[in-house]
Amino acid sequence: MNKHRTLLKHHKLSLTAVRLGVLEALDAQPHSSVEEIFAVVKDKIVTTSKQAIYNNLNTLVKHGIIREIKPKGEPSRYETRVGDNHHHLICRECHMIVDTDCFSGAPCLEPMDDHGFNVDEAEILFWGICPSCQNNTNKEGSKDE
Amino acid sequence: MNKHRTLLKHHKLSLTAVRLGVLEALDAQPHSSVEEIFAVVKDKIVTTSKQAIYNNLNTLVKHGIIREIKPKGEPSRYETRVGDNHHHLICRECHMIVDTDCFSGAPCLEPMDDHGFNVDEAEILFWGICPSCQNNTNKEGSKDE
DNA sequence: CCAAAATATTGATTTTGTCAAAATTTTTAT
DNA sequence: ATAAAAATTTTGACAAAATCAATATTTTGG
Repeated sequence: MNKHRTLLKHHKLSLTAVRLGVLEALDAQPHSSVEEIFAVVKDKIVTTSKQAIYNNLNTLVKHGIIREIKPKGEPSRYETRVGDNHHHLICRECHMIVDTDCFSGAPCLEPMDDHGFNVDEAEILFWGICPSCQNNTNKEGSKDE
Repeated sequence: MNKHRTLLKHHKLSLTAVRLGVLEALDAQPHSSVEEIFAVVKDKIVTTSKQAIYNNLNTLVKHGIIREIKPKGEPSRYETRVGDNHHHLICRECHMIVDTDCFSGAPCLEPMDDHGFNVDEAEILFWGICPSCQNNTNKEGSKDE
């Protein structure tokens, strides 16, 4: 995975084992949480710490190398797919996240009325039930309180 | 404010002072945080607790009477404007939130590809700098780290 | 008005994440 | 290659936001 080294050099970021591990983990499993990334990285670098994961994720986000997704009431997830204007579907039950492309043609960065704001990002999250959970619910009957 | 009493009756929710206070506070100041709502309600009901505010907000959200907005890295905000498909502009500097209507005609509930999800909500947050903060930044020069 | 149900109060607890300082690693410049 | 400087990592304390749980109080429905 030499592309990560090149990418980091480009941003003048140190090339450390943990940092590369984070990027590899995210490439392998997009929309991972800190816990998930930590588990994967720790497998290779047993001495690593959760704080190092947090540090790196924050640094990478600041540099625009990765993107953070933070659904209501859930820990943050991260992805390496940046730069294109894609959005996310999230399942209310199992919390799975799936990428979805932007509206055809519709300019996502333009709200109807921007009230004078200088808008630089449109964050779009589609909430619903994923196919798998739709099946489970049907089979098991309603589990809602 | 009798509409709140009617609304609560409709949902078979108890008509308590704190609950009515929360709704009034939210009507008066949309996009309020728990702290802000607590401060307003406490003004009228000095014995109230923050937990009561949390309880009520959660209950009201569950019943679809109010909506929760939770921008990354910030405490939740709430609003009584529900049922219409409107979205939000949020200022990266002062965190002010402003309502904005949906794209003209574009069906917000329909992502390009829904991957089989049963989508029931499209949550759209436009990030940027509000007019007031644009002015401040220009006058004071860049304050960024 | 009274019993049952819902809500409020209080205080502990959890979760997610940041802060800070010393130790280590990486980079830069010889 | 090497030493100083800069960046990162490690460790542990800490903080904010929100939930949980138990008891007290209020609200509702008969």
